[in-house]
Amino acid sequence: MFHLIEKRVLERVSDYIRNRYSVDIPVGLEQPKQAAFGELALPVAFQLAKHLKQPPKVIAAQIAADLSGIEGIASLEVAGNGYINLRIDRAYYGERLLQPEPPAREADGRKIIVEHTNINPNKAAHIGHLRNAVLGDTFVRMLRSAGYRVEVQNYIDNTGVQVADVVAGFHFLEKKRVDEVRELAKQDRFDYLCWDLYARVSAYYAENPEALKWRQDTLHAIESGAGEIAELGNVVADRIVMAHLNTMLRLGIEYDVLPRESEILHLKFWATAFEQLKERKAIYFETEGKNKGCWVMPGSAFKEEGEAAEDDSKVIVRSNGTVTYVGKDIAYQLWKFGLLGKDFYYRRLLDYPSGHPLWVSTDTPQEEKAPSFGGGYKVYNVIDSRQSYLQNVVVAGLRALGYQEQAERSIHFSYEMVALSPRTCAELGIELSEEDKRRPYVEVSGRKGLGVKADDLIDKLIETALREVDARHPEAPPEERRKVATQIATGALRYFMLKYTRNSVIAFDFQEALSFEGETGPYVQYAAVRARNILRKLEERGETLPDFSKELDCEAMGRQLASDDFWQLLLAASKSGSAVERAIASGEPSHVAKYAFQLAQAFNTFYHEYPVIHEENREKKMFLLWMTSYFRSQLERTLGILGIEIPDYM
RNA sequence: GGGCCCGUAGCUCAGCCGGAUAGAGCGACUGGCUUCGAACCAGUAGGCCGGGGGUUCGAGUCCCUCCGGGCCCGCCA
Repeated sequence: MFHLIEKRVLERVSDYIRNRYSVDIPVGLEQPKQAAFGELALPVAFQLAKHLKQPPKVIAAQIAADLSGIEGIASLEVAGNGYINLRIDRAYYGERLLQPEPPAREADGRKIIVEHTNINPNKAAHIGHLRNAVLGDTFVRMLRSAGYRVEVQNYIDNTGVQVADVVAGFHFLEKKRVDEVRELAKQDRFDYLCWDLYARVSAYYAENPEALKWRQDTLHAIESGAGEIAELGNVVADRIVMAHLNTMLRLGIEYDVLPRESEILHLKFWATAFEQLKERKAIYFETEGKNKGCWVMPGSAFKEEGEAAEDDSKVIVRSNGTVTYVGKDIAYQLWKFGLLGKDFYYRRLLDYPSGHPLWVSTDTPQEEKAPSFGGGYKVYNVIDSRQSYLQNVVVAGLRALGYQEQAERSIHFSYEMVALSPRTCAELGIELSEEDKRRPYVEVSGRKGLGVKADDLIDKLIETALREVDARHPEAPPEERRKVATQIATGALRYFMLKYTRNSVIAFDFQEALSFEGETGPYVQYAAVRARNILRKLEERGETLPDFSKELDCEAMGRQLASDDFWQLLLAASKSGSAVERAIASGEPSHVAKYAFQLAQAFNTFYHEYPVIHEENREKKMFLLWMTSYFRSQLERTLGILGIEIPDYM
């Protein structure tokens, strides 16, 4: 509701400034720090002072005098050196909130593609992958709640070195046959087994560099798609993909489609992109220097103005004729925008328990008709900030091909890594060098097998939560307690991954992550549970939830909201639209998390201060009940966007 | 050598396009359970917003510079 008023005020003021002063400046609208100053503040007089060469105070007085009669605004006054403070008409506002809010926006048919997770299918997922998936999934939920059409892609690199190394481990190091591996893959934590194997293979390479030949042989075999080793590659990658899907589903994360590298190869996406790149002279054939014999993209294409040395150019096709990763990425990005002129075939991989189907790419036509994938208007790639250089090259590729607008709408949704706190390293039994001990955090490494596995963390969180639930609700059935503990655990985890802004490095610490108090997911869940408890208690007492639009009218709202206390609480509760809008604009899911926490704080003070059910005065009781149900719906909505469930009790 | 990010309370972090007295959680210290159950609430202490210049009516926020920390920059994949 709040953002509707904001919008209305902004429009009116902008129009007024344009007409009255013939200047077109961006009008700022703030929320005063002190409640006594009202709900909205315009510093526009300061901005105008320059243009008009008049004191801000004089201008402000004039604007305030002219700008009366904005719907929902009770008063305007000049304050300080030239602020214009606005007060919202409380009765109007409260009465409006009794009506259901209109949908955020009309879907316009344009599709937004969000790609996230993208874990190499060769080992168990770790906490860094969780940050990626939770950020991506929450951003998707934000967009969908705002009315956008979103397609969620999870790209699977099932033919890369990482898979090859594990396959080489099975084949060369452990001398295992496909059938044996297939048997192993039936066990629950096959992804853990591969985690260890991957680390062993990497260590083996380090000591026996000549063994790196295995990697090359394995890669070639996988690429050709035929033979025992290729088959092994499929077994490993397919099984691990399922493991990752399961891990993510524990956190409520689902995808629409899994485009796979194997199909990008088999359907020759690159060949098509290569033709385009050559034709439009986005890349050129280097005839001298260190890159002799390669097709390269000039550094000037992706470097800022400054002189791009020849050194900066990026090899796209090697002198042996094979394509680099970036090259394939360009082809893939073209497909996402529907610019490649080619598409995958699709097979329905599974149906989630929610009923939502998940599709996977395939290289042969299928009978079942699939939805149309790709061809997005805007593309968000959720990839950690270490890859920003490569992401820049990909975007430069689009630009060099003449796809200026698509380049603009290719967004590297970057975030910083999740590292480990020294304390957590110690808990995990990781030996640190003297140098590392002095660092604030230590980077995880899949190659070294150094890190915290996602499923381990989730399990540990559930166990911790279960102890609390057991202590509080010993009478509840065990499976029910486990369900509640799971909801609390995943709520805690998702919130933990979201509370930091994207470009802050998370130094993961068990003690912190396992905390359920203070600024955490369970704190917010608890507020929602409390709101529900009040309403449930009411019904247990034989009373029914009233029809508030009949019980409360504009006058009643005015009377109740005359209390600053109530008014501030309601105001805080009604800002969810504003918070989500801001979070989408800045691409920052942490803003929603922050808001959820503030909302819960507001409700908890309300809860503590005002006994609802025992209130004697009828109108006040109606009002308190309405506040409770309004808080509840706002908490539910916000937690829904964060992908956090609300337990039945806590 | 080049690029990106970070530096705000003891610790972990917020701070929307530059705006009024810099906020939260944890930790520390005081208090509060008479079931709408305390995974909560109320309060106290704690800040040269890394240093220095500049732009501005106004800078934690923008520009320059220095210091400290992190990440990235192969025809590997």
